[in-house]
Amino acid sequence: MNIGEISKRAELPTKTVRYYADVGLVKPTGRTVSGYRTYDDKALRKLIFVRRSRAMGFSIDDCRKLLDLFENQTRASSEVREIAKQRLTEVNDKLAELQTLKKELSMLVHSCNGDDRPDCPILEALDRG
Amino acid sequence: MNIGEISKRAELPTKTVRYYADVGLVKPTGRTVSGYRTYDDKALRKLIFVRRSRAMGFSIDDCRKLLDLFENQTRASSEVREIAKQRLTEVNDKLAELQTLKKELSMLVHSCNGDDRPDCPILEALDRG
DNA sequence: ATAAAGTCTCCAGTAGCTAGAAGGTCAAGC
DNA sequence: GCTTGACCTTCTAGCTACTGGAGACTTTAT
Repeated sequence: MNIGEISKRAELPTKTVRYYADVGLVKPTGRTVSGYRTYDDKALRKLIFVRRSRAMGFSIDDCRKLLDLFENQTRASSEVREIAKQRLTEVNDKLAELQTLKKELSMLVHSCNGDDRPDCPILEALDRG
Repeated sequence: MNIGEISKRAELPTKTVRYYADVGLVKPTGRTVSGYRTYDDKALRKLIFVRRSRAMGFSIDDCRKLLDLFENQTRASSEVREIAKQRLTEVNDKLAELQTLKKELSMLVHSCNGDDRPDCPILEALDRG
């Protein structure tokens, strides 16, 4: 498979597949004489793995670790779990932050009548705190 | 006030104050003969306004708009409200996304016993979907 | 007079792509 | 054989909002 084909199958832009190759995340299996990247089914599986990992918000570096563990038959599942747990913590932190923000913003949006007059509690809040 | 003083008062790193000057968000009031940036109280107020806006997640561009509206006495509060409403929508979208993610990750983390054996439902999920 | 602290500009790096330019390659059709 | 078009290559630059550091100048304190 060349890059166009594998991109379609992995449901990733070719640009992204090339980027993953550049950063050494999923390298092409080989190259044709003319320099085209070639990929096999194993690489496809990895790319899909990475797409799903990225969709869960794992960083490229985490993806690298997860991919290594995925490949390593003598892994300890605790290592995988640890990475996922850390991600979960991040998600929870972000959730808490956004929930607070949502409350604040909702309050402000509701307190402003949004007409053609200049009076605005939103601006006042940003100004006076 | 020079940049160090205003940074302290605005509770922003000097680097950031300089950056805001560079992108034309909050420009220094003037310069000394030797080239030092100088700021007055009005600029301080703007910097604090920007810090609070950024803390609410508004982009630099939104901050520019908000600052313009803040300065403009003939503004319509509807314009401010619109910007805040859009931000609220973004926050709500992100919240929904993270809540879904949290559920998925929690499930995975709980399903993995995390011992020294290789079997791992997390990796399986990332592999098989 | 000198040392320390403050400030200046400019360059590079962060994360994870994405867009575009300039060019080489390959298969199909005429 | 030649052209067209789709594909591929590398390289550079841009996105967001800073942040770090180098090298040089200024101000302040002792």
